[in-house]
Amino acid sequence: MADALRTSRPTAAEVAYQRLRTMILDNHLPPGAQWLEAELALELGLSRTPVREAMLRLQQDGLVSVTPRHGMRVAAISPADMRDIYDVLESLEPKAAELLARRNLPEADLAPLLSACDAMETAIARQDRAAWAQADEGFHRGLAELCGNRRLAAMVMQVWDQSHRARMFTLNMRPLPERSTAEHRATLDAIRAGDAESAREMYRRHRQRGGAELIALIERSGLAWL
Amino acid sequence: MADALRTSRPTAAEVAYQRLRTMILDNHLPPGAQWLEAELALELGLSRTPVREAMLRLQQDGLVSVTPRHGMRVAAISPADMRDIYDVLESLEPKAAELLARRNLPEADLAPLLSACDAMETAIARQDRAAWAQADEGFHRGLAELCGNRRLAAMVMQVWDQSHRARMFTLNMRPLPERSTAEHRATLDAIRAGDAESAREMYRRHRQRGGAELIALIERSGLAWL
DNA sequence: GTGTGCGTCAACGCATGCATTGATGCGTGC
DNA sequence: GCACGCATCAATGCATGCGTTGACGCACAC
Repeated sequence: MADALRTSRPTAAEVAYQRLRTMILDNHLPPGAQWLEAELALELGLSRTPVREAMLRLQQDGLVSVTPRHGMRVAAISPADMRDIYDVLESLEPKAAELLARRNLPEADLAPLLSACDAMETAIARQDRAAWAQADEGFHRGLAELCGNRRLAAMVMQVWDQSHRARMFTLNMRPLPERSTAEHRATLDAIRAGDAESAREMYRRHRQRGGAELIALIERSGLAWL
Repeated sequence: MADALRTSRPTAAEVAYQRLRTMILDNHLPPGAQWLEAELALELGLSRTPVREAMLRLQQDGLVSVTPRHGMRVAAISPADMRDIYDVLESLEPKAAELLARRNLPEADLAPLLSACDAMETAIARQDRAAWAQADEGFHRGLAELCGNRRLAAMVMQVWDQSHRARMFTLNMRPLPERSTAEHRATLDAIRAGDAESAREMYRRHRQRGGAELIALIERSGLAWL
């Protein structure tokens, strides 16, 4: 099934969606940038139809806003947006940790989280913020995907994507996230021990602290939009 | 702005989306039903293009699944889905109550919640389950919309819609939700008092109990799919 | 100089045509 | 009798044409 989907050639609309999404997340289309259907179609070598479909999907993802006659505009993230996003994550991710701990999965299935934790620790030792951020993303993605609740996972990944640019932007403004790394490890240990309550609470505090720090940082830096 | 949007004639795609969505929620398109693009286009008196757009939106909403060459199939909800949905609601809605309590909105802005509570109590007195369900929906919608976090609100409404049919279906199988009504009122009082902690915890317990009851009911009734 | 009204045209929403694809059923070979 | 393969065709994904709409600029009146 998954294989069938993977082997069948992706549609033009899917290609347009993935390419535009990647360009937005990587900040190749900066926030505020506006693109008309016809421009993007020309750029991507497609007709307007699949591009239009991709634009609508990106709008549902909250990455762009589409206004008739003005095309799609890459959404900027304000400090208020970040607060909203972190309130959502603070609600959903601890639940994911709790659910995952309850599942008592075999150790092997937790490999993505284990290697993400290892990678974070290595990155800290090397003071490599970019690698740390990548491992951090791996941990959160793994947690969402492994928790067994697809709806919850999709929601987490949606707001995670929305805040991707902001996280990348503030990456080098923060002290080395040593404490965050330790909190991830502790959460993982609680999950491995099957201690749902403790996993949830540990993760909730992690999220709360991390979110507050990031928002304070953004506000202090005077960045109104990212 | 909102007026401008409301007065401008809705697009054909929007009409198709709203009509299909309503038909699905009202169970006029039962779960499992399959429709091809061309069939729906004929039915709705539109061309395939706007119908296709509506189908894709409904898929993102989790109300249907679209398979090439098989059209869209109205999604059925399993007990496992209900569990997932209630785990999401149990995470998000208490946060909404907390956020709303923190906002300290003027009493007038809470009118939707007040009237929903009143309507629930009236419905209980009259043993009118349909009216109760409508008031319940009004309360949850009001809570989501008033909490000030649009992302959270959209997520709550999305899973709420997904579980709409299941709730309607079990409505007459449950005892009169007197306790639930009282819990709504108590949560509202905590919100009015600006007591965020208490609003969150009260609502969390309400969700937890209500969800567990509903799922137990569905499982006991042997309904595998709704 | 400023505000208003109108014309123009670009962008879009929708309809439709066409090529592609994969599901279905039949025939053939084992 | 069963399985495999091929032909057929329905459904779709995409391209494109067309009519509509509203944004923008210009002219004119005040």
